[in-house]
Amino acid sequence: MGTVVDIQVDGEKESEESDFGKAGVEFSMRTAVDGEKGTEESDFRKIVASDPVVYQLVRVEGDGRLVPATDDEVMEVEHLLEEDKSGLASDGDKKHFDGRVSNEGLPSKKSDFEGLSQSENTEVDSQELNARLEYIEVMLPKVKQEERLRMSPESANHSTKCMDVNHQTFDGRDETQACKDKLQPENTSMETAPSSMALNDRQGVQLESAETCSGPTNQAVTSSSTVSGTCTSSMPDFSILKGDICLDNLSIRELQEAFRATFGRQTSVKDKLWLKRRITMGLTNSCDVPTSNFVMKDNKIVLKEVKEEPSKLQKSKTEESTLPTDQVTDPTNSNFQDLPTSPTNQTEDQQVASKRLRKPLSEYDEKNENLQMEQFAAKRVRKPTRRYIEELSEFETRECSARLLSSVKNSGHDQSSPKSRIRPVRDIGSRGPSFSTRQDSLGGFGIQVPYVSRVRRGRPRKNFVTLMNFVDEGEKRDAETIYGDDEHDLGLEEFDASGDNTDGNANTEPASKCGVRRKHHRAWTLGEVLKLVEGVARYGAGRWSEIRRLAFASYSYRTSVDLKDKWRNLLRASLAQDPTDEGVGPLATLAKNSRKHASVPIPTPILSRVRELAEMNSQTCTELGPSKITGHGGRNVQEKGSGFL
DNA sequence: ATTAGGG
DNA sequence: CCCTAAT
Repeated sequence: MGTVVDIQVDGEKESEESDFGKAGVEFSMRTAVDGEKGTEESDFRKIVASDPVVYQLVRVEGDGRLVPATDDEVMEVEHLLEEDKSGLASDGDKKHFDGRVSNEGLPSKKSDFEGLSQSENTEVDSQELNARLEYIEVMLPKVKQEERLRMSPESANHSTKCMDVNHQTFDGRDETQACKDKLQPENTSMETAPSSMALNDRQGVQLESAETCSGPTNQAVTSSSTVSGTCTSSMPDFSILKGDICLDNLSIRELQEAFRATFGRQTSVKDKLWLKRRITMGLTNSCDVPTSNFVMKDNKIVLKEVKEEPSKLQKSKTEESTLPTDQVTDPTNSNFQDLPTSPTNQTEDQQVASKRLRKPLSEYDEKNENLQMEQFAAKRVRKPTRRYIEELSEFETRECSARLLSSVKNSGHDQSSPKSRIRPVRDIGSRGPSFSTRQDSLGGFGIQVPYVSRVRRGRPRKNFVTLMNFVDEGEKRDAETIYGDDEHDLGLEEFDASGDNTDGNANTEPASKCGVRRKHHRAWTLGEVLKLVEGVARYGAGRWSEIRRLAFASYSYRTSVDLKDKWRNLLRASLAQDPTDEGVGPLATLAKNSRKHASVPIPTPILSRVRELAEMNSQTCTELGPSKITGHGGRNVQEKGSGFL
């Protein structure tokens, strides 16, 4: 007996909507749950199923970006789903979520959502459920109104209908279908297209995953195919044809482009068929269509959609039944046949990761995707290890640096807001059913890493280190942070001037080779140094934690100790350099600086500033001769002054 | 938990 | 960077 859970959570409709203006896109997550496991469970599910919640997963921000209602909110949903199966309920996430939200500036809705999720998480108390239902009932009208107000007539229509349906039905499945049936034809507006598509897609995939995960569920499969079938049939043929044509007509190059857009990586494959299939699959499985070319902005999305949506449909129509097998067996593994040891591939992976981390929209998709992927042969989602993220951030850093090179002087206080600081550290262990698949995914990597969350923050005892290194640290940290510090996705680290530092920080990973030597060594970028200096200037040397908190909000690595150490080094360097500086002149100094190893030649002015600050510091505390300061600093003062005063 | 200092 | 002692 399978039950289809139709969870549509809807937080924030009423109050904040106007603030974020734009439009809310509705997504529904449909999960087919297999009831075979246990009667209790299925009962639980039933209740859940009978209690559709509407939740807005994605919202459009002012700048047009699509933003998941919150990373963690999505996670919430994910959790809900997971919990559906595992019955686990963790509280920790909520806290994180909470913090995040307030930090993000999405105030009030939080409570709404929290209310929902709370009840969702707590045991299945029929009372609570009822309460929730009521709540929803209350909400719906408002929501509807909102919808109508800001959406075009058609879309308003649509959403209304959809909601009504969801609201009314306790089965959800048929109704939803019906809803879709109605929707499709009148799908004239652009806005409806994506959402409805998302619906379909999600359903399909979800079902698939469910199938894979808990064994074939006839019901589920049936419903899925029914759904897609209905959609397809009710959908004007032209679109499908169009889709076909679209992909067909594309040149190999274009296909490759599409591929790149879909997967964020280049491909050299020239097999049209393969490419088509791949793209289609990529889109279907992941909706992860974020990348460069296809703009996901309001209207633009359609552009892409027009082109790719049909393919999806087509896919779901044709490939759906065979898909699971297909995917596993598909030679597409070439996607990951790359070994982590290869620099090229690493870069690629990084790019991919970067994109995902950055792409607000994809984030939403990603979450679901991860969910799904984790369930059936995760072929490409392997969560970025912390290592990855670190490297990635460096990578991006370097990227940015190109454009912000000149900020040495005007090192303004573009401190990134500490927004993202509070990112939760997801405990993977609690991620209920994440079993064997993990190994599959890693299998592609050549190294089999048991994906048992080995969460330990403290470093391994020395003896251990060797061992750990041998295994490759990746996993060690993997467990601990994962998404913990992906500040990038918020586009925080804008300020990072550098570009001069050692090359190869990003992909330097001696670990792969000999594996014994290094601990993670992360070269300080110029930007970081600047930040540090500035931080010291602002908060004073010694208040490392402060500095770390405020000035280094975006750099999750770099502990206060690191800062301190770095400062010490800087100081030393500056002192060592200074005398020369005085006697010889900038040019010589410069040469001196750069002549060293290519490693991070800290620009003289910075060193000067460092020294300055140091002296300032000691001056304030002790009583050193001010004359000395002025004497040395005089020349540099301007730098400093213009820099951060 | 944070800071200072030695390694 | 790591580690430890001291606060």
